[in-house]
Amino acid sequence: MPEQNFELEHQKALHNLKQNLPDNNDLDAMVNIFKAFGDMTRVKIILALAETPLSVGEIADTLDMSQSSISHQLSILKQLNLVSNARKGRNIHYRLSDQHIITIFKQTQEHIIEDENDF
Amino acid sequence: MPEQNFELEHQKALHNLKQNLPDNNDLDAMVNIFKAFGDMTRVKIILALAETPLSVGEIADTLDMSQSSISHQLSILKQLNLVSNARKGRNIHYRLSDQHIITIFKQTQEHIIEDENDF
DNA sequence: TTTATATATGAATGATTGCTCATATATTCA
DNA sequence: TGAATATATGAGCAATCATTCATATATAAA
Repeated sequence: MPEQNFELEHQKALHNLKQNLPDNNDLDAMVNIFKAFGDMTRVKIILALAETPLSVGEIADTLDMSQSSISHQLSILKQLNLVSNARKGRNIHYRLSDQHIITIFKQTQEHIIEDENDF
Repeated sequence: MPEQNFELEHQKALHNLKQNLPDNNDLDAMVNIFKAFGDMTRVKIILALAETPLSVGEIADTLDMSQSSISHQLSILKQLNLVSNARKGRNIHYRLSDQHIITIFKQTQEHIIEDENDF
């Protein structure tokens, strides 16, 4: 295939890209979930909840962080439907609302490991 | 199984959690990648590069953003080994350095869609 | 070599964010 | 009911961040 055809294909692809720009609204949900995953505290909360449901106090104790801080982060995760909660006695127990989250985490970690092998 | 055994299991799990806290360094790489994915501009750049390699100017033009802004964001993506670049004539072409990225994106989008069906 | 084009980069700025502190709310226990 | 415990929440603050603006660097074209 001559060089020109690559260029032609590229021009077509470029033109298509401009036309089919993904809608902001569609991407927003994804970006917000990645934002939630882009914080060490929230990642640790999620990994802890992957093992077992936990109360706010248990999470704070496990991560050695303040109750307030954990509560704030949990409210962010809850708004994104990443965790759900239910009162049990005087505690409130949080759990992952979707086991898929862990799949994404594991996949990402695998890709990081594969990436490291390139060096 | 009596109620007490659930409680006992939970106590064990909690104890294990505290012992086996994941190392910050191990998680850092993952958190940084999610941070990179947690920005609309960078997500759009990645989705565009998923279609075809592009020069900085082409990306800026496609996303209707300034050359400087795109260049800054590309340098972040490059530092994380998410994209690579190569000069071609007077342009510099960027490409995804790892097709796995798209797998993660697609997976996340699927999970969002599944989530929406719950309502 | 001079000029034009493409990209990179440092400083400045406004916006977002994660934590703390103080306090409100809600449930249990005495 | 009143005290104690668990969680939520608003305000304030320091840190991070995405963009812009001005400018530096590097290649190509004249």
